[in-house]
Amino acid sequence: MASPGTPSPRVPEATIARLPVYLRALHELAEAGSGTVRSAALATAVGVGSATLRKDLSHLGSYGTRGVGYDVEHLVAQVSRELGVSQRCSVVLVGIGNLGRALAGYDGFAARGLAVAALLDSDPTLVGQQVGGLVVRHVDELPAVLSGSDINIGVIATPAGAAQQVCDQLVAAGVTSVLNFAPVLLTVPDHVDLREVDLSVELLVLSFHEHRKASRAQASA
Amino acid sequence: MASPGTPSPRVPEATIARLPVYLRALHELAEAGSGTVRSAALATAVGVGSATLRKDLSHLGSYGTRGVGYDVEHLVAQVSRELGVSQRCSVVLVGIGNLGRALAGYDGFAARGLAVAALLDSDPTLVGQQVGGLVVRHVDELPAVLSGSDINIGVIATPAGAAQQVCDQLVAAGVTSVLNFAPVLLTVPDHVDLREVDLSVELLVLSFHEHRKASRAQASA
DNA sequence: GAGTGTGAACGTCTTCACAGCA
DNA sequence: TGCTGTGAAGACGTTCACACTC
Repeated sequence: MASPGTPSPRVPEATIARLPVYLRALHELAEAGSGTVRSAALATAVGVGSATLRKDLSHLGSYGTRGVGYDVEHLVAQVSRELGVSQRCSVVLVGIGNLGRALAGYDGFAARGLAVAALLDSDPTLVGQQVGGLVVRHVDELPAVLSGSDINIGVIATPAGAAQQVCDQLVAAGVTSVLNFAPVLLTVPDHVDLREVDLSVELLVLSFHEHRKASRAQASA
Repeated sequence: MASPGTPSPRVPEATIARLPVYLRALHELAEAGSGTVRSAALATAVGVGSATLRKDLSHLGSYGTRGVGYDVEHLVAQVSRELGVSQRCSVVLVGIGNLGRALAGYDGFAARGLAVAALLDSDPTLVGQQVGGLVVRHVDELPAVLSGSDINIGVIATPAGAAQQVCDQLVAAGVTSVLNFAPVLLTVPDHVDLREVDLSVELLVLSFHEHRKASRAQASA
């Protein structure tokens, strides 16, 4: 894995992975005008058990009121702070194909405090075009784009063949976290965090269960 | 009552989630002409420990040769069979926006035996257009598209507001597995498998770690 | 010798049940 | 009374170390 040097995992990794989902639900509750929410209600809204939810939130601190529930607005602020999106958190997105455009226009980012601050591609016919309110710049301008900015997360949505080179360029330009959507395993220096997302994994997992269902149906026939 | 004569070899969920990644690496090895592969080599290629890899594969059966390794082609066949993609596995994709197009054209699907067999959208200006070799049909044609086909997995890439309705239509048309990319929690009947993918989760997890790094740097300064 | 297959140890996550507080 | 916060227990997953096979 990426960093074995994680000395004090104050918040469990499994909890961190659920915080974004909680945040989405909390934003919806806030927009709906809910002042407070009970753990059971929030838990069903995000599809986890209420005990899991309470334990997760307890890792951030005691932000609930016994007998009442959680103050929605306050909880949004606390979870946002924990995730590092209380101030604007900016990312650079490389690879403006269909997936890149989908990510650039993804409502879920802006709504939760994440800003796509720059779009890069190597295709000259794309450079200069406007996508989602931003002008696409050439990937060679990466150092210029990042110098003087507070961007330190890079998102790769290029074809598989270009991903490692783009990743190297991102790291060279000072990015310290990389999110890779290309279906290849990238290598990064130790000081860089890397996460891989394979869009076909979940579909194949479903296929597995589907296959099992079919097998069982046949066995009992 | 389950018949005692059918020993269901339960494969851990964590293992299932890794099989698609193994399959990708194995396909690459097969194309590169490797006849056999050792657990250590395959493990580093996919970013897990060799012990984890061997235990995972052992859940499928004893397909390795001690002192030698695994036969790549044979392993591809076994993992594909376990994932249910040894025969063609077809899915219907609803929502042909940027994300839908990205999924329709995703190399990782076809390469691993998954076929996107139908594209649906509710936008009349999209219906009839050709995307990735398929003609987009109207979402109301769903029952017609699914009747007489072997499709039983539906993929939702619509805006959040339309997702639940589309999901209900998919279920009504006989789909038994749903993969949802829209940022809402869907509800389905018990007999339907549902998996939710939120594209912003991984990015927010990275943001969390970035935030922690920044906090630590400041603390030690 | 080399590398798989696997019980056993270890660590992590989830669930339970209830203490503690408004 | 009602709901949060949390130790304790149990389920699950990973890692280790070595027996076993080619």
